[in-house]
Amino acid sequence: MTTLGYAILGLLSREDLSGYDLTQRMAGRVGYFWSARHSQIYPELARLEDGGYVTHSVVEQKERPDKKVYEITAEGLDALKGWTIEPPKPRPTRDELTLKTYSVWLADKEKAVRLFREEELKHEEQLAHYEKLRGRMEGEWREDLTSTNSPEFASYATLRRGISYEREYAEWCRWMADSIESRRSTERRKRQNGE
Amino acid sequence: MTTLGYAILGLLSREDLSGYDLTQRMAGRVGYFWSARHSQIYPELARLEDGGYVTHSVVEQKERPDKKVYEITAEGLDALKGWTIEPPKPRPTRDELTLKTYSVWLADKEKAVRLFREEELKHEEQLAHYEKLRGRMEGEWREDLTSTNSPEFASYATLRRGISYEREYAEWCRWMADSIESRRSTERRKRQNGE
DNA sequence: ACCCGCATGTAAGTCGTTACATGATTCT
DNA sequence: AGAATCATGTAACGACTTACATGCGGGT
Repeated sequence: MTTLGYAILGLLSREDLSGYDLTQRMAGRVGYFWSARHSQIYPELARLEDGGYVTHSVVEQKERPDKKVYEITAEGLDALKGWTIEPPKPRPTRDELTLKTYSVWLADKEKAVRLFREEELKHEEQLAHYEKLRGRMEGEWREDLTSTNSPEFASYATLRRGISYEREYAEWCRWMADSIESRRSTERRKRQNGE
Repeated sequence: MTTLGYAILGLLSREDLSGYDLTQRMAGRVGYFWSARHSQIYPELARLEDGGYVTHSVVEQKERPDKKVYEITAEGLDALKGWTIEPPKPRPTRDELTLKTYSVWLADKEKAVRLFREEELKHEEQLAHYEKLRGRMEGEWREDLTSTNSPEFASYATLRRGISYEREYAEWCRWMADSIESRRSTERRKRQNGE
């Protein structure tokens, strides 16, 4: 089974969904840390059904095309439960901005500052969005968040990860931009002193 | 040009290296946020040479097999400089542990706590390793770190990212483990009270 | 008439991993 | 004699992205 398979099972364990619905959820970043396109989802659903992890039934709609609504099976739920508490196989972290940073000593400093300020802004915006969601969750789900057995707690926990990730990233971007800016003036002074 | 190509150029801009040397650097996590195997590196070097970004010369060694040592060209350096300050194309963040968290409400709580404690430890260890490196860098490179034009500053900057990333991750893992543990006792109490 | 949203698929191509393959030298 | 390191490649496969393909119904 692939990780994508478990991502789909994770969604289906909460509600029955069509391939189209799943695609919407996966675009909106399931748990904020996985995503997939419909071209990956439809074949994976077929494989999951083949393996007995899900079943589907056709739902006829008036004024909308028919759809296949998928449901998780008992075997699917078992597999998901088991996978959840197994250590993740370590995947190499790939982050292009940090890779760029490795060569930032060669770059035009003004443009580099602009780059890091822009990236900082993106992460701040994502952070603000997450914080808004967090406020809503803490308000609406106060009861559910007292138990770790609720899907609400699980959603909240992944959101917390999103929040701290974005905050950390934004802070580092700010540190980068500030560092380059302040050291730029140091170098200007040096050149003026003929050093 | 691929991102891997720029990763290689980033290394070659600092020193001339063979495919084998590059493989070692890429295994040890270039700038801590990119990696590749030799099977990807050798063909990519051929493409880079084809595009005029690098050249190679054969170095004969006594008591070691011959090797091809690669050198970045002026065009290669230009391309690298330009790429460095361009905004990275957004790649979806994929993190398996956070995906697992999305389904943690289904899992055995004791095993879940163990999982997050183990992952916390891994990130703490990585963090400790990075902190040691940081200490060494700040000691040995004091001069170089005052200028953003030095490769030492660039290495230091990526290390800073590694440090804050690992710290953030470890903290979140701890929060997760603590949350599940404390709420577990809440639920035990609830069951005992017949709620 | 044309575009948008709903709905489901397939095909081609890229990026990356694992495995296959070879050969020299040095250490045990 | 066998394992470990240096050194360079290719092949097969899996995961993911982009593009191709089709069809209905509603709104402008």
